[in-house]
Amino acid sequence: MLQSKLFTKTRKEAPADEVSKNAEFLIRAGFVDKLQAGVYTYLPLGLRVLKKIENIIREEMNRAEGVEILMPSLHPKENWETTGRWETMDDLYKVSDTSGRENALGPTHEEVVVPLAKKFVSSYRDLPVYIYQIQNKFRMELRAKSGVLRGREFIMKDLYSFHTNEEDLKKYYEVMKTAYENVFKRAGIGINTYLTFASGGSFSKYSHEFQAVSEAGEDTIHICDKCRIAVNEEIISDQSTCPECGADDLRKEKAIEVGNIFELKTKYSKPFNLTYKDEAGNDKDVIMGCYGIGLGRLMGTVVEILSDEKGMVWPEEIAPFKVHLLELSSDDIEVSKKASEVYEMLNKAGVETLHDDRTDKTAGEKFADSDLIGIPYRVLVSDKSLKAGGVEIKKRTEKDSRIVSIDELMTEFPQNK
RNA sequence: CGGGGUGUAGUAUAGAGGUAGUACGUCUGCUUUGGGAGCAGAUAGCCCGAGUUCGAUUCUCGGCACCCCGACCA
Repeated sequence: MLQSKLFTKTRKEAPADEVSKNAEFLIRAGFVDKLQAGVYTYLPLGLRVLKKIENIIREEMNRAEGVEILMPSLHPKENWETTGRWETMDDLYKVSDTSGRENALGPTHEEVVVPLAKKFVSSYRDLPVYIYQIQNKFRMELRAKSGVLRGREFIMKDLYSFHTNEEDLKKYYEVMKTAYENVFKRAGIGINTYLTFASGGSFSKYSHEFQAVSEAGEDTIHICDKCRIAVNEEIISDQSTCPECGADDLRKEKAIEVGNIFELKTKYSKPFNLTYKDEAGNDKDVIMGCYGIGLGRLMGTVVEILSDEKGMVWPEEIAPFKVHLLELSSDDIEVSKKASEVYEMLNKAGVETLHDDRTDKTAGEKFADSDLIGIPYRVLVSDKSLKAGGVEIKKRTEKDSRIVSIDELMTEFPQNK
């Protein structure tokens, strides 16, 4: 993509009232735009990151035999009354139309997916099933905060599993744990993320969260470094040692909840009377689990954890582009010609490239933008580089660049797909 | 939802009860081109409502928005 065609611009200064690092960098670099507190537009660069995160999650869910669907955001009030949450859930958005009919804007989808499953599941032969979607959620957060980390409208992957018994649920629970570990590893925060024992809320004693260590986090976790497992402070009075090895010298850190997995059991199958017939022909309650990952939050978490003082540092798998190709303007039109050639070459080879072809920007501004945007490889074409025999290449994580000939440039990007 | 803070141009800010200023951006022209470059000119603004006052963007009250702390968070 040509940077001159990008309709967004970078900004030198962050909005005065944003203190969180993810908001500052994502807004300055033109990845997102804030419409109102907790509600964001994804701009071209940010959308590319979001889509890559989405695809990673989709691949891992499919690998775990999930089947993708897309459910509506507009939910009939009756479904929420069936579970009792129309009255009890205080962050539920309620909308009514001119006929007076009331709807909920979905903050989660048990109220839709369970009645849906009821239409197709009737026998033990139909189970287990794993249904997921990647879709917008609405939650009336009384205090949206920390940039994209806690929004009122956000995109979430939510998967619901349906089983004949608890053993089967537990088995799938383990499959999901692995899938989640893969997601966070591929998103570049694997080493920062811990499986964490947490409160199960109102209907199960414990749940599991995936917590990424960061000062920007809202939670405090106690980590066992030996087992790479943590305990959320909210249950530390019940569980003050490592659930795995019993160690009691746990390390305390702030962390961001990037994913969670819950055993719902019969919490939602009961109110909707979702049952199946077992081998003997008896009706039994379907056992459920649910598993969520917030996509925007994951993106914001990567920014929080991997940025430096100059800007963002994207891991290759979710970077908006692999290469940021800069050309430094010069009287010598050869530079511009060579830069276009390199751009064509990278495109042909399938290397995603953002070409900073802007002619009205100074070198300093281009470098600063490049650092801010945080694309993994910076390739520079200039008078100097051409005289030295080619182009300069530098990783975002490295300080010094080196010259490679244009012919050898392609060997710098081993195809990873 | 409780507490605190802040609302002045696209962005960041200064300011006074009486003509609103600076920087960046943007636009025009020229110069420049390896870390947000220079000169000249132009563009654009006091969150909303009520009150006090001859006069309010400034003071008072109310509202709204945003940020922070807390509570809440399937």
